[in-house]
Amino acid sequence: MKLSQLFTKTSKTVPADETARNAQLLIQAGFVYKVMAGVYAYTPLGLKVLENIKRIVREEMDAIGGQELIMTNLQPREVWESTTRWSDDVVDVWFKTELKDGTPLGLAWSHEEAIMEMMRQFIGSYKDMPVSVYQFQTKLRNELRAKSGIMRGREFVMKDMYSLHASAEDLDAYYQQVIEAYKKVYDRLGIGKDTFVTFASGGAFTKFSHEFQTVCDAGEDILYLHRGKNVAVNEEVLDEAIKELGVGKDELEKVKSAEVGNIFNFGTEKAEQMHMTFAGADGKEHPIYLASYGIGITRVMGVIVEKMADDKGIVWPENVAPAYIYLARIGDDAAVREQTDALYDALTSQGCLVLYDDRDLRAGEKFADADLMGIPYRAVISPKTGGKVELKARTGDSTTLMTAEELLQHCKQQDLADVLA
RNA sequence: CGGGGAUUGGCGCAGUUGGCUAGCGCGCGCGGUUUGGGACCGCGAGGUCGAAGGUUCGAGUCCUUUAUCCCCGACCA
Repeated sequence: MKLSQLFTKTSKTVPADETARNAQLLIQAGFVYKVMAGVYAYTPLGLKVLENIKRIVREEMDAIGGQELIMTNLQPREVWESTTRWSDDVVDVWFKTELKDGTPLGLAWSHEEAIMEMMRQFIGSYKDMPVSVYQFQTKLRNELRAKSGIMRGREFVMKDMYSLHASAEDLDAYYQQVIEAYKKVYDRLGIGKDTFVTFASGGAFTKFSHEFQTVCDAGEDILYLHRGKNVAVNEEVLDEAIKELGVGKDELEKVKSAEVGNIFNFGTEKAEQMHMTFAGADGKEHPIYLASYGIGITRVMGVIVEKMADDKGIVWPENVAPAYIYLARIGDDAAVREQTDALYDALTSQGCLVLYDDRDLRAGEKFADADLMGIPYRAVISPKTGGKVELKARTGDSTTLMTAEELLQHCKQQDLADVLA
């Protein structure tokens, strides 16, 4: 992508109406556009990041047999009434609307009921299970107060997966598989070391559900950690959990955290409310077991910004960065221009994601933008690089000169980190 | 939903006790000099001061209502 053609611009000034670091940086760098409180559009650079996060999640969900689909935002009332969740007293984040003829509709804040209703048509026997489906969906939640930039919005992207099983044992086994898959996801997103599976409140449905919490000062939750035992407990259920786990409160470290994933075991609750059964091997009717598994895609993006950013701007992990290399042409020298254009074409044609700063700006502005946008590596060609390419990591100070051929080779191998180490 | 703060060119801000054609920085356009960490000079475009009422000879400034944004709290399946 050429920056001369990108419609978004970076800004030197911090937006006054945001105090959340993630929103300030993402807006300044041109990754998101704020439409209203808690509602953000994702501009080309931001969309690339979202797609990268989704790609990682998708790969891990596919690896455990998840089947991707996409449900709808418009949902009928009846299905939610069957589980009592249509009521605003039960669910206080509903956006509701209606058809022209007055038929009430809900705008999806979740999809458990919708998935179950769909599955009613496809599951008749124990032989039809287990089945696991997931989607990347825009969720609409009428939060009383949006806050923390893209970390708690009224419209946001979530990966939600649902698994249906013929037995509690089968569900439990899959539930564990999902936990492992989630760990891989957070590792690949670069926040694995600070992300913990926690015990948390599951509302009226389960005694304990599990949350994935990432240590983050901008988060809304308080976590009690035992790093040695790799145990984390949400403050909400601290007293109960301590009893269950047999650890003392004084052994635990108190940290702020952000919920980046949440999994629930509904058991047969939904099926019983919705009268959904299957024929078992015994020839009798049994209720379906359901679990749901969420990852806040846009929230994860915000958490990454919050955790990695430094005083110069965003720092993206390689896996989610909108580009691998920020290629900057310095000066207007014809030879330099030709050489940089050629390198851009070569990198692009071998599949390397490059942000090419081909604008007629001074060096300082380009360097500042490269830092602000958080691209992992910066390659510079100028009259001073003597026909070579100068390479620098976003988080490092030292630079290295190499030939264009060498750079192409390293980009192919994605091992620039080793080169600069 | 309770409490607090804010709203003035695209962005960030200033604007005295009401008083002249509403300023500044950045950005933007044109010309020139520059060219490795956000250059400089000159010229220029761009604002019904969130909105609606009201007080006044006169309102960015005072009063009323209202909208939006941010923060704290409550909430967060």
